[in-house]
Amino acid sequence: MSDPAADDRLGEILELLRADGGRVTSARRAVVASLMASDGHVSAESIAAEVQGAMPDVSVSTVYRTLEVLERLGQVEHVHLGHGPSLYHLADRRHVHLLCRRCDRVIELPDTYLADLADRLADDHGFVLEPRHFALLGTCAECAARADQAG
Amino acid sequence: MSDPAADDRLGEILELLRADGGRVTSARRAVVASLMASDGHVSAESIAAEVQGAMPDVSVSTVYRTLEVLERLGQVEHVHLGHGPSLYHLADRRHVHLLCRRCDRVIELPDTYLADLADRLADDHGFVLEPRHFALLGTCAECAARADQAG
DNA sequence: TTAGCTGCAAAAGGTTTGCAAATTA
DNA sequence: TAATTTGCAAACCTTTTGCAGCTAA
Repeated sequence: MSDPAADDRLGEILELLRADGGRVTSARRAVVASLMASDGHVSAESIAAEVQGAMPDVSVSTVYRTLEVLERLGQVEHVHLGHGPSLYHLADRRHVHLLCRRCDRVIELPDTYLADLADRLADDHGFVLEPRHFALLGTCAECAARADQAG
Repeated sequence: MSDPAADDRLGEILELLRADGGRVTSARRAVVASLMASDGHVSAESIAAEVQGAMPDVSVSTVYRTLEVLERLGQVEHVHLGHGPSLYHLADRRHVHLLCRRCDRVIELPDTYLADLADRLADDHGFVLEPRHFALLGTCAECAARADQAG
């Protein structure tokens, strides 16, 4: 359960927090640990739930505030799904998100997947795309097949 | 103010509503008229505000319910911006949306713009993209230039 | 000591829902 | 008449905020 590399990474992030004039608290440590333990995309609500497993009175607002700071420090990013809550992940987990509207499954693609599109938008419109800040909505292969069968 | 082509289109949509077993009410007529008069992407809130100009006690919930029916009938689509409310538009106004996170401007592109991406997703992952259901987030040319100048 | 964080409760959007009254066909 | 729609108010869900007390440095 104690992974030295993960501990380093955690310490690194907490150090950035200190360097920014912030405090390292047990709630913040727990939020970062939860992000590191997660599969890479979790809602603020679910982070709160996990943290509260060990520290029952950490409130959701603390989680949101912690995520906000970490995002400002470039350590966390969030993705907007169409409906439903935003998903948060560590900034070193860079990927594009596909969201299936039928089964709510999230599929991750390498963040280079939208490079061509980003180039085209820059050339055509001077628009600087943030390819990880929104999910691509549609229907996943399984659900599409199921829908096909159903007629 | 009275455009025969627009009147036809309005009538067409209302007829679909009837054909589906629904009723045509003044509130519904006004919602459709508002959508037709709009620039192509409006929030439920702003539709309600416009409708209420002439009919003060049409409620927002009626607007949402009307949009829902029209969406089911394939006459309306909505786009999720990252933050902020969803935007609704008539289904014949097909376009991809770019949203500038700095100035909230919405830029419309032909809905073919994501055709390559859609093909690639289908080939690589069997994923059926809905290219108009989400906005591409980033920074528009003007805001990017301004940010550049600022340092 | 003191800036910064926290929990709590309340508020702020955006959207949905329950229900009795009104309206359409 | 019978089924559908409406307005209203209340609830919902996610996120933000105000504030007095607590805590890290």
